[in-house]
Amino acid sequence: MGRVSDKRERLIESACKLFHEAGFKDTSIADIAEDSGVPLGNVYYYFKTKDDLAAAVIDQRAETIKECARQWEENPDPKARLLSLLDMQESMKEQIAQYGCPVGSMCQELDKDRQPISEKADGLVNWQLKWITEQFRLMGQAEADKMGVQLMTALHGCGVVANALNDPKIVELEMARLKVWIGKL
Amino acid sequence: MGRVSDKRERLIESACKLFHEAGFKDTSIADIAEDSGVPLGNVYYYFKTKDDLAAAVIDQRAETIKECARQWEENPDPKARLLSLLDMQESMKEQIAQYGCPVGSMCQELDKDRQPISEKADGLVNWQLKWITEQFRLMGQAEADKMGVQLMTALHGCGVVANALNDPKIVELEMARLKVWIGKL
DNA sequence: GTCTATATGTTGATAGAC
DNA sequence: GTCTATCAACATATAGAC
Repeated sequence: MGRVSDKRERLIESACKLFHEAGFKDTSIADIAEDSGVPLGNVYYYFKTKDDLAAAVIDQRAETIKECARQWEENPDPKARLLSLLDMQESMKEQIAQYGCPVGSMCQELDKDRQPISEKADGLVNWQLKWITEQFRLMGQAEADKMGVQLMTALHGCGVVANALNDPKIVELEMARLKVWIGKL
Repeated sequence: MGRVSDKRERLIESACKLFHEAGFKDTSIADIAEDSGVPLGNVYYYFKTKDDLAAAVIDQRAETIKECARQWEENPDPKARLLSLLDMQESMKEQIAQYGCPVGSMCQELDKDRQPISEKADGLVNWQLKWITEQFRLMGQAEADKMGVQLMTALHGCGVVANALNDPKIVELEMARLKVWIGKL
């Protein structure tokens, strides 16, 4: 049974979790090594630099988001797809209140530098905005662009405010409001 | 003329700028010392730790925000006060697109730890939410609480999205929409 | 109050045995 | 491929002369 080592995956998984919970700069390679059970020196066999590991985390997050979108797209009704997105956000309210939105907080933190890695993170937001806008367009909304921005800012605003106030109710409240809004369209 | 040294103020000013532009963790005491023209070792005469300096920055930011609120409150019409807030946000759109919202991005970054300093930053968001909600209440809105959350999430969502996309138009678009909304109330 | 020199600790990354 | 030992750089913070 030539079973392949899963160390690379474990490293990404640990980094994904720790970057979200503690932030990129406050998570050391040693922290990730310990959490994943991979010895420190061995990390560099899989990832040449810490930024490379971060890039892999962002890629994995992109894959997760796109997989969600694929599932929602099994429903032909674009309105229902958006409601699914809001449902998911609501289900993550505790996590968001405690650590912030995984995508938004990472973008904010990495965007402070001007590295290629921050552009990669920003690409996630760009992709998300385009997907949302496309759903509004499919709903026949003439102002789909504006509505896309409106929904995106509401989603990411929730992350910041709920996290600052440490209150999942903020997410709950906003998702309920947005569902009513989308439902009426 | 026993003119008092302004080094303390210069340190806070530099830290305020650099924390916003580069983030708290990527700004070293040496960076702040250089930018303010104060020698490295002398910084510690004014601030015992880096966190103490950050606390002073947050205090100064709180003072700025409260001073704005005081000015807006010279207008007895709460609706006009909210429109003034939206005007200010719009006027900062370039800065927000480049470095993010000064308050929001700082809260996100500091909230990853659980230090007293993060609570101080979060207090800013809390104060802002209460002020906004109070204006809705004064306007006679029965759902003032919900509206306050709605406006706050929109404002802070703008910061994240405009920064990620590096596009001041996001702020412009959202502020225009919010002005129409508030105007109709 | 001011400033130079430096202690002390942590981090990202590498060397090299196995 | 794996892992220990360690380097080199940089950060916060302090000591102590002036």
